[in-house]
Amino acid sequence: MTAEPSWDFYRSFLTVLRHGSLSAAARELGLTQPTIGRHIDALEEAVGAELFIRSSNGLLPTDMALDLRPYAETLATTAAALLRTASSQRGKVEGTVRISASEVIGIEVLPPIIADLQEAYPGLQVELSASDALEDLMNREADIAVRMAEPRQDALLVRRVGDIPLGFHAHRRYLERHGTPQTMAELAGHRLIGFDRQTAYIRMMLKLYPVAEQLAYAFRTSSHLAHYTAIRAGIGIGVCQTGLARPNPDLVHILADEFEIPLGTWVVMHESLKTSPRCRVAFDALVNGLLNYIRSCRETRV
Amino acid sequence: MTAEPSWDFYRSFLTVLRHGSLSAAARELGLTQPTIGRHIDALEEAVGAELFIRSSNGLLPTDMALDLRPYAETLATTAAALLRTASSQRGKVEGTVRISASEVIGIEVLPPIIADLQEAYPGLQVELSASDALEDLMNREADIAVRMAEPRQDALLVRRVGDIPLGFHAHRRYLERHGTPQTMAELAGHRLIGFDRQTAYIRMMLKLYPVAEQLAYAFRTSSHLAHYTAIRAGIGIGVCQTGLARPNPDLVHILADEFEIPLGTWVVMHESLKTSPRCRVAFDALVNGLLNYIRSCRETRV
DNA sequence: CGGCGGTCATGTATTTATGTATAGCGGCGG
DNA sequence: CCGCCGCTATACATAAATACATGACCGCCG
Repeated sequence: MTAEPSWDFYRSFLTVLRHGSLSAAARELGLTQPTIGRHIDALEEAVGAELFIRSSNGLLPTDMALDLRPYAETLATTAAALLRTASSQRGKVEGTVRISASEVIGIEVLPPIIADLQEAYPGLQVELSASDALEDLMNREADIAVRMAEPRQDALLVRRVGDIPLGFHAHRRYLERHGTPQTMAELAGHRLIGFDRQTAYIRMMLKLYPVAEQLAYAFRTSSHLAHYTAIRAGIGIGVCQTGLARPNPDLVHILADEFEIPLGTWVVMHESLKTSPRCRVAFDALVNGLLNYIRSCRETRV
Repeated sequence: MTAEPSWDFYRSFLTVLRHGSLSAAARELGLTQPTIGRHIDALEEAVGAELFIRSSNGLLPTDMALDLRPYAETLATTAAALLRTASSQRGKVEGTVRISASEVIGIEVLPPIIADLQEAYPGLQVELSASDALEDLMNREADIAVRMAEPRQDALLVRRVGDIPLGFHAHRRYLERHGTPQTMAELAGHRLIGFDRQTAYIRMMLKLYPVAEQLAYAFRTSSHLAHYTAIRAGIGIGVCQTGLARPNPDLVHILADEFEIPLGTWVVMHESLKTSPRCRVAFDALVNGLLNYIRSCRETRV
């Protein structure tokens, strides 16, 4: 290791990892294939190890390359965060804001809210990371996050928007065939949709309704989104946000009076971003949009 | 933001922040002051804001620059961590590699090669399966195999190392008693060592030298290893690898000019293992070791 | 089996970035 | 006040990185 390698090599390295070939990486970065190839050569020289096995249909990363990948990813997210920070301070509401939310929220709830936001501010770019793996606000992997648990960090600007109510739902078709349970006890005879693993709200459900533990589940999935899809497909009775089911005339809320889980919801932003117009605007839009959404959950169906 | 700025600009930026002047940063990075100045210019252009107030005795960071500093620090520590990880991983070849070879190769040829390999990589465990029943690489009964026939499987990484020459040999003691045959025809009167069953190289021998079929064999065994041992014991004249006999002063190569069978040799590894350092290292060692071995077969005896 | 689309490797020309040399500015101390 | 030493900015020559063009290889498909 004579001199530190150019940091650009790390970018090329990561892009090759992501795309699997020098050519694809070159297209991504607006460079050419020989250039990327030389970057990889130089980096291999610098670290003194082989990073890729070259073949005629792409590059295969070595174990070493896979070990280094997380660092390269961190470099990329940090560089992106730096740029976002820089551009966020320019008074106007434009540029990119990165929002992190759970899968269900990100896919089913946020899109209309974001649509309104972008209607109001056409120059605003939104990046939505819909994943149940939560991103780190402190390192600015995201600018704003919608969280289902109360954040404990101090340097965060936190706004609680209320409780999203969860309830048992099933497709009308399923109920026509199997009947509609009128009491919790009657659930026992039904095809139930359950979860693969314990998440926070599962634990809350078991605490509130210990009986759930003894139920037999006909279908299990680890994805909340797949769970919701299973309900819509008529597989059986499952738990989902009442606000999601309400607009869909085929979905029926079951045991509404006997069973409800409140899902506490927070919108969170890094303290230092509150002076950034674009982040403030997005933060406010998320808060108001989620407040409306929660309100709609409570309304009786039209 | 037209194109993403070079990540090297971040490094220059951070170094200027740390040292307070372009010149000092240039010294630190092994660059020159105009270069660092251009990097800062370019970065300011890219983020669209002034990062430093230039004065004749140094650069004064703006608030923006101070806001960006934490990200730049993260970049630096991450880049350093990446390099450290790389250097700590380098040369970390350890674990077990399972090698499959024929009995003769496994017992007579490979041990010195494996000894060198383990000398170079003390953490490497080698399992040697020396058997003429060939193990299935596809099912990973072995990681690497030395084969005497060209493999046809697709997902294998194959390297042909050349032909191992076979020839007639006998112990000096035997020849002193029975004389040394000078022509193929003279073999007829000798005690010959033969094989119990037809193997691939027997068929090749019969094809190249049909006369062998009519010879009378005084001793037969189904094991190539026992065959070789029989030669060394002075039972008679048999076929073995010239490279095995050469270092042994008691063994004499007979009819060297009239008779030779080339035994094609391949080193084979499952495709998916080529990114594993220990398998790569072992593979390369086998290839080189066998190339040397084959070269030694051709040399005239000292 | 031959064309096609994809890949990587290599050699050459050109653009780009860098180094060198120099000029100008400001502070500091004799 | 002047000389010295640090800094930045600029102009020009040089070195380095890049793009371009080409060739070879592999898998795919009609």
